[in-house]
Amino acid sequence: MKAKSDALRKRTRKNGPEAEGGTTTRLPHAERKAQILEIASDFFADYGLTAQTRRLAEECGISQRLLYRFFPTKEDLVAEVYRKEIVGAFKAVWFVELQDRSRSMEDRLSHFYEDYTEQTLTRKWLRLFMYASLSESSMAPDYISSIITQLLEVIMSETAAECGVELPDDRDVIREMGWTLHGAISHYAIRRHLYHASQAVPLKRVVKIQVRLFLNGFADMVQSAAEETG
Amino acid sequence: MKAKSDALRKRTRKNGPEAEGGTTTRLPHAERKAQILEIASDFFADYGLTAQTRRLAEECGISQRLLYRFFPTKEDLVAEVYRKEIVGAFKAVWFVELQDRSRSMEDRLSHFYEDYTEQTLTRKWLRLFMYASLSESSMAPDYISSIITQLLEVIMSETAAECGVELPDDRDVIREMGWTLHGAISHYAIRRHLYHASQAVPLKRVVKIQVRLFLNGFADMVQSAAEETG
DNA sequence: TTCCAAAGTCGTCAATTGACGACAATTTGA
DNA sequence: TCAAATTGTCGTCAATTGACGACTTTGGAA
Repeated sequence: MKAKSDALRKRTRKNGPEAEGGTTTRLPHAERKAQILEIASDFFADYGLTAQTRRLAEECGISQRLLYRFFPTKEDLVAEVYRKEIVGAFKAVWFVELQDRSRSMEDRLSHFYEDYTEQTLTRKWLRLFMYASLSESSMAPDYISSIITQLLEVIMSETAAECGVELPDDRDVIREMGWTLHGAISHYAIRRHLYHASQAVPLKRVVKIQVRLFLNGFADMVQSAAEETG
Repeated sequence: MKAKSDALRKRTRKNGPEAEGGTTTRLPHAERKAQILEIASDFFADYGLTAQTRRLAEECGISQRLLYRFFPTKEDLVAEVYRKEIVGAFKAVWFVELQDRSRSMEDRLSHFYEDYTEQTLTRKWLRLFMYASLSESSMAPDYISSIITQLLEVIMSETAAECGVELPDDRDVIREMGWTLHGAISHYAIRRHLYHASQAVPLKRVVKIQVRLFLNGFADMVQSAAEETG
């Protein structure tokens, strides 16, 4: 039953598959896995979650077969990329800073959204998130949405406190009001990184415009919403 | 009628490709092509621009080969779907209505964004547009962006007229201010149809919140922008 | 009825693509 | 020094997938 053990005794006659750049150095398990995940996140962000394992392996400078020593299936690999790059992109410190009442709300919001846009709403993050959203398998949308929900509620209650207004009871409406600012900023990042538009006005100025508009209309918006409910 | 019974007699020899529903009736060229485009737009919106021609053909109730009687390549088919569904989704009447100064700006904006969200920012439109944006081939983004640019400028100048303020010279900044509203509404549609979130508050109310916030903060936003420039 | 152009299908090819068994090369430790 | 463990590659399989040549079916005009 050992048919071809002798027949296929071949050496690597030609040069390795990676002529340029990457010398295939041997790496311990954990390191190689980390390297694959690192490269894979850029790779899938660029070419979509359906991009081929062969090209990814090539980009890593390793054989395609080796990928399967670390991840049982391609789907597992994609899921790990998603967990690391998407879910892991939220900083807990933002929640703390947004509730630091020694600073003005305009200051807190401006700084937060500048940071958030630069660090989380990157091209890579947005593309991965969008590819994942479009694929039926909703990787882990609940976790994301619960983070954003919390964020919106913190922003709304902090702003209400500074403005001296009381929020209505309906939490869906509260969140929707928070989305006026958060959605506008998110959409700015989307059209910048996904639509390749809106490059003219620098981030700081955009954030300032958005935050100002939000704060100026805040009291009125909350009051309208409260009246509407009754 | 005779024709009908004939049609029923006519069964493909074995199990026809479509057992349920679609009888493979012979259609003239133009009709069949229109039918394919119609089904293809839903199909590609659901499964992405990389979805397979065989499944599309199955959904149309025709053989895969027949697709190539109408479209030289799959790419051409996708491009036609894009042109029909994405570019063709903007109504010229919106521009007229937005400039009807017999109505209040709040009224005009509310009605426009309700219409626009319901008729253009649909699940199908958003998914097709996003798939196209993510693929490197930027189908026709210039056309879209020029429409939106015009729209933003109309909204900004009409609102400025009603509020009795003067817009700054920098058209990039003017557009960015228009994006505060347009982006927030667009993002509402995105999270509703692409992220499957934000279903709780009905469209009318969301539009009202967004439009109110925009109009309340408008004069202040424009003034801040004008000061900033100098 | 006859004939033909249009409408439609079958079967296949070549290139991809996820997955994996078998084997080779290198490191490690006693 | 040598054998086990670890790291890595080769080659291949089966299923997909875009594309298309060759063929069959159909309806209407002469």
